[in-house]
Amino acid sequence: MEKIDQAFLKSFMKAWIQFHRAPHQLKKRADDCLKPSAFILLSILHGEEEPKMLSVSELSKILQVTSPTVTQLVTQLENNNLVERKINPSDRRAILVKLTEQGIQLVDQQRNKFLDSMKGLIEYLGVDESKKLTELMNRTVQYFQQQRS
Amino acid sequence: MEKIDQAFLKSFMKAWIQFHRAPHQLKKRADDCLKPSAFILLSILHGEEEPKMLSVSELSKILQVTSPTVTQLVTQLENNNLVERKINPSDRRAILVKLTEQGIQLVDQQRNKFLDSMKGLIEYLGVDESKKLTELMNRTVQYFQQQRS
DNA sequence: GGTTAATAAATAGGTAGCCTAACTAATTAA
DNA sequence: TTAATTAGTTAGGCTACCTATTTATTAACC
Repeated sequence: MEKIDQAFLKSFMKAWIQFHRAPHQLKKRADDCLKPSAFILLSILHGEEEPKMLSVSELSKILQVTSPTVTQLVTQLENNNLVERKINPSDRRAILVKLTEQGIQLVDQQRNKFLDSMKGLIEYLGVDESKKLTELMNRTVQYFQQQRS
Repeated sequence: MEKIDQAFLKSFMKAWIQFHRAPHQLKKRADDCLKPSAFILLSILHGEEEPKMLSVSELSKILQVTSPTVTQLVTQLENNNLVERKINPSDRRAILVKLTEQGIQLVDQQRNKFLDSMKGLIEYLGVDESKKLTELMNRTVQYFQQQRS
């Protein structure tokens, strides 16, 4: 096993901490109608190809937060007519969360705004380096997912 | 200017969002005596070589948060005897925040714990890829810093 | 079929991590 | 000397979670 240089460890840690504060800057740039956490939850429901319905439990697993956290967020979004709760016919303990038409439109809008603000960064880094960053971020996420199981 | 592929943009966004939730996992692993934000502030005061004193304004600039945010955090840390407030003799409006001996010891401990938990990730990614990630994280941070000025 | 155990979601109360508005005191500028 | 600016603090509020508990439903067991 390769010995890790202590100085590198420290610089990695510093970069990690600073990088994770980056959403701060991003947040200040966008005229968001959605709180960050709401945007993420709606994006998950939106899916890649077509909207899907997920239970509170499923959402809590994907988001890595507890059910009460999801419940509260869903309640707010339901109040704003962005999602609706459906009873799951095959298990009446569970409820399914579904995007409304309004929710679909809003998350589309917000996605485009987010993507626009990302473009500046990608141009700054260059496309190849951005792809590398994407790959490394995905692998890091995989590492933590693997650690949990 | 190179045209950015829309599908790549989306995968970048997804990786960005997931990666920024990574501290979640990290947090659950460490038996921290310090809140994350406190750890960061103490680390800054600790410096790379020897502890330094910084004003609330300086800390707020480094952390990218408002002064009241720093004030509240410093107050908590002062109550726990981890920092002390000093009047700045060259500008009596300003106060300097200084680590106590106890603060120095605690941040040393917590740093080692944090570094230990980072080692698993670095081994997973490999040292070369970890260095690449560090570089890209630093460049991203630079991009946002540059955008602010 | 009846009872107990497990599970899904919701409710209530709390912490962490910020923000803005307003205020006080000190410093600088006019 | 007065006015403007600056540094820090206080108070109230929002976002984003958490744990403990409760209620209703389902699964397991006898």
